[in-house]
Amino acid sequence: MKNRKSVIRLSRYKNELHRFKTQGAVRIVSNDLAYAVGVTASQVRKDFSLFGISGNRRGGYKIDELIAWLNKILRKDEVQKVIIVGAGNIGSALMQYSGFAKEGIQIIAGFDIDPLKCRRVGAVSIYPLEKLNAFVRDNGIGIGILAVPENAAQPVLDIMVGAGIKGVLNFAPIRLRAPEECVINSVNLVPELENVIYFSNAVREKSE
Amino acid sequence: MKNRKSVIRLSRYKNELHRFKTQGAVRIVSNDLAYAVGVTASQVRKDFSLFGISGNRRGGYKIDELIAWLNKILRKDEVQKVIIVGAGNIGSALMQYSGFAKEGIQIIAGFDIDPLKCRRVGAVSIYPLEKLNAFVRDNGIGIGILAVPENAAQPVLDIMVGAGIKGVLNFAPIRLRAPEECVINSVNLVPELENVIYFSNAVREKSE
DNA sequence: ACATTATTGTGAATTTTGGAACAAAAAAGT
DNA sequence: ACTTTTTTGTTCCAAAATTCACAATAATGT
Ligand SMILES: NC(=O)c1ccc[n+]([C@@H]2O[C@H](COP(=O)([O-])OP(=O)(O)OC[C@H]3O[C@@H](n4cnc5c(N)ncnc54)[C@H](O)[C@@H]3O)[C@@H](O)[C@H]2O)c1
Ligand SMILES: NC(=O)c1ccc[n+]([C@@H]2O[C@H](COP(=O)([O-])OP(=O)(O)OC[C@H]3O[C@@H](n4cnc5c(N)ncnc54)[C@H](O)[C@@H]3O)[C@@H](O)[C@H]2O)c1
Repeated sequence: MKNRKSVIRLSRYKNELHRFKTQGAVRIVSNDLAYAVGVTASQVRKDFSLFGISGNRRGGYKIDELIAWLNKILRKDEVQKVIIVGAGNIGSALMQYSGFAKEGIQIIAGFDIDPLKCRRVGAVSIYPLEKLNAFVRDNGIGIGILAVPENAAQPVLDIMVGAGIKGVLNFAPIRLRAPEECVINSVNLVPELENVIYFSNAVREKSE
Repeated sequence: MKNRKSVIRLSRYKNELHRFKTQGAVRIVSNDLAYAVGVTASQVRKDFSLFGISGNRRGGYKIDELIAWLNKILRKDEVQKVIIVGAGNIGSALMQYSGFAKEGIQIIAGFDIDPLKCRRVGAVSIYPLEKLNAFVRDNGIGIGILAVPENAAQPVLDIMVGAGIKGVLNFAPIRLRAPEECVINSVNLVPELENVIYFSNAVREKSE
């Protein structure tokens, strides 16, 4: 019912709504939002209805109200504090990504096993891995980003889970195991790119 | 039929098969591969059957044969040359990512509008954006990674498509429009992270 | 040789997801 | 006041994806 895909779409709606708002719009109809996001209008309405969001049967939805609803559902009422483990290429890029702060996601600290990496990247301080447990407990952190090499990923995840992390966004290209009270989403770039390669060739061949 | 998801799974299978192989395995049954990847055994068999891969009704699949098949389907017979447009945080991280080369994906050049960025990152040289068109044509490049700021994404994509790019992996959090002969996959990290946040809270609340 | 066992390959059943359609409601016009 | 128009909310339908289940069959054991 409230599945991964519908929640991802909510994020996208929110994103586009901000855009509409900065362009001065006050109300929006499902059709226009659907077009902007690239789904059908029924999909938009069904998603909203699923999460108990309702509009007005003429004049559509008030953008401010919609954003408020989405913010509530997506926990934007409070700043979400997130740690990043692994301050290498991808970890550092994420630490400097302004898109998180814009959405109320604060990268509060980084952790790495390499003392040379325990410096400062952008606004984020990086600490030795041994400090992770205490830091997570003391600050009540629930969410972490995992950006360590493949072979370190599972043991590092175990440390994170042991410290109390309940949600992880993982970049290592490996299947991780965690107790079911910990949610794990993985971003796998090689398969994504291979997918693009596959379908771009498939399209070309079809048209030949 | 041959949909996005099944192709992504093929990449994952290939990944895990390499792992099994380095551990000395010669054959594998659908069950074990399924467990490693995190899907059901029927899913594995259906995927293989969909792409015309067959095993042996006792003794499963020969790992080498499987890998050869997957490599063929995923175009690993030749090195895939890919460009990256936008050499900022994420673009540079990708240029230094060894995971691509390992899978036969070569980042052959970068492009950026900022002259200061037109240096060398790892093994990748970065050129001014104006050189993109000629470079793509001369080298017959078909695939590109788009890592420029949101507001530059659509115009830059248009340039890429104009130059002959047929497949794009996009990191800008915006819906892009391209002619249908150009395949676009987007990676949206904010929604991914918001998804983790949503479900980690949902799990916690359910158990309360 | 024959029986047994393991495991695929696939058609059918089921579940999930998305889309079309339309009655109900609210606004706008007259 | 009431008619028309617009747009939602929801039900019903279709398509897509996944899983089940089992006959077909290849290896192994006796
Ligand atoms: N770079 C990319 O663009 C990219 C893209 C997709 C996926 N990934 C994946 O992300 C992960 C990191 O990639 P990267 O390119 O940033 O690698 P990297 O080598 O640049 O960075 C890895 C960092 O993790 C640290 N580390 C190693 N072991 C650790 C441990 N046990 N505890 C804490 N820190 C540890 C290292 O010191 C290093 O700083 C890899 O799994 C990679 O496959 C990277
Ligand atoms: N940094 C991250 O971790 C991250 C994560 C997810 C998504 N993204 C997205 O990726 C994109 C890039 O993010 P970033 O953090 O690397 O930003 P960045 O500002 O570090 O890099 C952007 C680069 O693009 C270049 N650029 C700007 N306009 C250009 C143009 N017209 N043509 C060519 N190059 C141009 C800039 O010179 C800069 O080098 C953004 O859309 C961002 O939302 C970034």
